[in-house]
Amino acid sequence: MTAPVTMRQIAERARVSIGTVSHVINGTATVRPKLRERVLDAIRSMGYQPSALAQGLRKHRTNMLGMVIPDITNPFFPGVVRGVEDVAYKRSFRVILCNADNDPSKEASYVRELRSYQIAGLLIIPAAGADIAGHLRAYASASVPVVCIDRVPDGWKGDAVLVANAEGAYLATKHLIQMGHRRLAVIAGPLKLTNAAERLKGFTRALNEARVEIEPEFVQEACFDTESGYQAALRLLGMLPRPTAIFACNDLMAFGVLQAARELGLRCPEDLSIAGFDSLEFTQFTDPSLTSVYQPGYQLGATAARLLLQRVDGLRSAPKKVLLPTELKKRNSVGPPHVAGPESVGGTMRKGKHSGRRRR
Amino acid sequence: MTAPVTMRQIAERARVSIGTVSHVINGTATVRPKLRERVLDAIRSMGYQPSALAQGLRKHRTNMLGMVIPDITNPFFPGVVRGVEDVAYKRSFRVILCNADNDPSKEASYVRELRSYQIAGLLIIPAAGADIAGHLRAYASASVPVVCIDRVPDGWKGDAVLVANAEGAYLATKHLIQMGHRRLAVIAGPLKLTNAAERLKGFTRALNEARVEIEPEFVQEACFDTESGYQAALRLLGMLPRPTAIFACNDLMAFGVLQAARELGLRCPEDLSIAGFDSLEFTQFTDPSLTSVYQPGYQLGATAARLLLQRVDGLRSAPKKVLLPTELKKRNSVGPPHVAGPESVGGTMRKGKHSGRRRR
DNA sequence: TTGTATGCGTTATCAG
DNA sequence: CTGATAACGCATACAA
Repeated sequence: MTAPVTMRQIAERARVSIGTVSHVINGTATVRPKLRERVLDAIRSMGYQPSALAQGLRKHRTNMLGMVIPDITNPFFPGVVRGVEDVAYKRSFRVILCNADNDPSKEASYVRELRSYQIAGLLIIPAAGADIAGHLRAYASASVPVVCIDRVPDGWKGDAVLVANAEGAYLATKHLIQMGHRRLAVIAGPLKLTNAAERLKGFTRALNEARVEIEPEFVQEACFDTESGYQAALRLLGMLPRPTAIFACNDLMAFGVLQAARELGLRCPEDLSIAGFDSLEFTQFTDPSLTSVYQPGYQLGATAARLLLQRVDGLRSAPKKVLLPTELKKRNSVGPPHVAGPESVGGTMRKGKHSGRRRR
Repeated sequence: MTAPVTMRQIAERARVSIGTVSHVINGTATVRPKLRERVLDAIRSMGYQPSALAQGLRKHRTNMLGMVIPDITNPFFPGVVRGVEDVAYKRSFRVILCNADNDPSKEASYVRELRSYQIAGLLIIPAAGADIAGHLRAYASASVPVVCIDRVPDGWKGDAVLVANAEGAYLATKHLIQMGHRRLAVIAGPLKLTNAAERLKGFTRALNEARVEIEPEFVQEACFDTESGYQAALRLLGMLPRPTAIFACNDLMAFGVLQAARELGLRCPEDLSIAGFDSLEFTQFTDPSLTSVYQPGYQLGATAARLLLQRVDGLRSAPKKVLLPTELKKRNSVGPPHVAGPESVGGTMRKGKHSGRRRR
């Protein structure tokens, strides 16, 4: 039943006016040392803590940052969130975390509602197929900055911090090709997502450059989760001839591929090479450890938060699009394709394609 | 530069008083249908959204929940957070997430500061060695409910939602013993943490019941992370005779054990059986898949949030201590010990600890 | 340098 | 049933 201490009580205790208290707290005017001390003492002894609510109401802005993400349960996101939080914390900003659950309407409702908290800025990892750009622009017109992370909604022209998705996918695919693979499949993420689309582009580019044909049915779209990756792998591995390598556009889906391969009795990498994207910590513990494109999740979050806070501080430059590097981590899930003497297990030989041509 | 729409503007547009607007919004009085409609129309057409800040200031309580956790990057926590968020969302509560980073002072500062947001309730997974109970009681005396999750700080007598830690550890250890192991080691978490202490108790109890002697140096304390688990495993596996089974008190540490074993050329489970705790999703993808005690992270969070909201709603009963069940998930990292001596394969409770020593 | 007063957007009390 | 009006806790322009 203890009500919080208010500024008025501090003022009484220190026998000064409430305005003076405010001044010593905010350094908004020089206060005579004597009084200043009295105020400080009162604050300490009464354990005063300014009401963030009242401050926000008065200043039309709080020190809260909104962050909406698809799902904290996806192991790529915690690192991003942590990066955001650490940077925010140092600057005394707090973050309200919202899981939009890949549901555009939930996302929209969060975004809309966060405005009522007068957040200082918004960080968002947009969901697939969300028509959220409009809502986001509403922030801009209220001059509260927004930074998109990892992907960008349709029509978004504002700040964004992304990773080199196409580049990473290109590198991974090229690696597969260099190992000798010619029947490459890809399990893409939801192509509505810019990052998923970029990764697919990287994959395609690598194949084109190497003059490797792309079988349309070897391009599967899934949902960036283990289950859908598993299903896609099942489809892929049921084809004849089946692919000798699969590039899964994130690690979760790669795990699904691993599982599918295992169930089908396929050895990795002897019968099937697998490459993933994200390079989560766990990739080193899988059987076999997973070759994957690393993307700096923590840095992604930290960088976005820094940019956002610059905007909060008043930076008015043109929209920035920051691109963080990715890096291929070679582990043990990729090897040369099994040269199955006459024929591979259950596989038919494909039509003529010059094999064994190594490039670069 | 667009300022948010306020209630006053709605009132003007609908040509009613501001009080009336409030009434139709909150249903706090019956309003004549005619006016009611006008107000509703105005709200819709102007996109009005009440200021959470002003509401909170006025009502001395917001619809925000504070949640402080050690580190969202620890893969056990995202599920818990998600459980909290989902329950909160359905009741229109939002959560402010704080990573205390296992730093008691950061934790204390978060807990203290969260009060200035007039949160409706606080959920906390306390850090090790934190003397936080006092701060928590401050909430109680301001009658804002607090629920501890997963562990409980020293001297905490309030609500808590935990899992059957001792039970789970007991089951896992018993399983190890039944497989024939007699030289069992344990890597405990920070024993300041109640859950870590409970798990160690479960381990001990299983050994005592089976009359298996506990080698003091086979009990190592680590930090619930992969690296410290790895280090502890290195110490353990350097002993002669070395343990034939290690119970790691969480999966992260178990991964460290796996890594250590691998580096030492020890096969799992032939040379070393490993059991973990948490049963994270990834445990099925490790090599070998990891036997582990499952604890329902999502349910932990959801249950805690439900209890908290009951308190928010005014439930005044005595403090509750909810215990969620754990369950041993047997996978492939546990097997019988390698037969080296006459007695070690026996299976039932025998005291056969001095068997022949092997070296790697 | 310090105090007073006003208003931020709501809710709630109280007349009418 | 509806409309004034007084807080809520603080920042700030202005007066003293």
